[in-house]
Amino acid sequence: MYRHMISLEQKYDSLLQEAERRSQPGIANLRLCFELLALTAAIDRDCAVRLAPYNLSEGKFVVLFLLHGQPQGLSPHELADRAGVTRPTITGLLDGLERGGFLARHSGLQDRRKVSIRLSEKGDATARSLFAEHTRWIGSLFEGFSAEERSQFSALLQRVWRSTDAGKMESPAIAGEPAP
Amino acid sequence: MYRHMISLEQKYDSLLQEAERRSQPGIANLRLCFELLALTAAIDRDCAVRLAPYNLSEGKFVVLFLLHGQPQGLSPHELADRAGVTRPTITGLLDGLERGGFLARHSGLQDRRKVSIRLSEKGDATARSLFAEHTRWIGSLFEGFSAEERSQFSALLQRVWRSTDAGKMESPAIAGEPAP
DNA sequence: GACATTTGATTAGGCGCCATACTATGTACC
DNA sequence: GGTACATAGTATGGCGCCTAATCAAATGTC
Repeated sequence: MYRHMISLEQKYDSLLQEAERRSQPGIANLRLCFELLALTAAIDRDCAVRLAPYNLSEGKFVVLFLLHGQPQGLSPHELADRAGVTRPTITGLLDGLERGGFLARHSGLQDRRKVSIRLSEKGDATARSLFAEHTRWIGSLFEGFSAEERSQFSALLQRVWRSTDAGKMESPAIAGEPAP
Repeated sequence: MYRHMISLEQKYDSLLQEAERRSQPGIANLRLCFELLALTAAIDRDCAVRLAPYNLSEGKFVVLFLLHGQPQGLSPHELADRAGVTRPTITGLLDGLERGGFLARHSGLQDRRKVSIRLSEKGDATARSLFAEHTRWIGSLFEGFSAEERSQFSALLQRVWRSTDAGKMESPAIAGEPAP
């Protein structure tokens, strides 16, 4: 059919086959959803491939970038908030980054509970070059998209988003009315 | 601006802010990519929420569904192939599913290396009801999409796909020519 | 000053995924 | 029939994420 078709993950192929066998309604929607998931999975894989040479994961990259340009450092708590992960997760990421020599933990001065995380020379250099490289790569995924196509794509994404749980929570002004 | 906007993960917000501060080119592409990732993350979360009451993850659900309608069972190897994960991963999923009483391992008859995985009563019942429920939910994400919108969306996804590493490998007929 | 409460960071334990390395069984070849 | 190889399954250990529990330091209250 199509010349270039998104190749679905094996599991989604199996799922689709079964749905077809049962002649389930809404197969077209199912396939579309799987294409969406497959695309994101491919992007995630590419991302991991690009960071692997530096011994970084996506989570570690985010931490590195958050610390960049913060010579006085950030606390694990702040990092967790800005990265959108839990504090224990940050602890793990910091362990790995410290092992790799990207940063160091410095004990706090005023509040002795606090730890100040600061990039090493290596960490700073890596963050600087990698940020530009990485955002350039991400941008390149949408190379050739016109402004109109972008807003078309964005509008479609938003329509799906509104069907998700998170999307439904976004408009409580109407839904929050007292039930009759 | 928009009434309903996809709320990005915290980390992507930070990344975007920094890119804006640097007035990096291609910010629009960057934002679009993050919207795509945020949507998929939201779908994954919803999926996990819907499976959690059954003590199932997405991986386990796939295994359950693959075994459904296979009264003679499947081997871990076959399951790994069809689920698109490695054999060690299947071992872990089977451990969990066996603990949960969804299936049992039966030692092979002819080939004593092989193990036959068969669903229990509970596993079969769960698979049956959950498959329909789950695919119905996925389909509902795209409720209200016309056939035209679907193909429009699919076309956009495919365009991005072609920029990924996986997408570039798909057309080796041209790229595979001997280098001069 | 002694108490409970809050806050900061970590540890412990679990899940899902992976890669590597192993054991046991089957198969092919000389 | 014995050696080499392939195959099946798994144990081990790693990573990234989570929740719940723990410990230390700061803070509020009496």
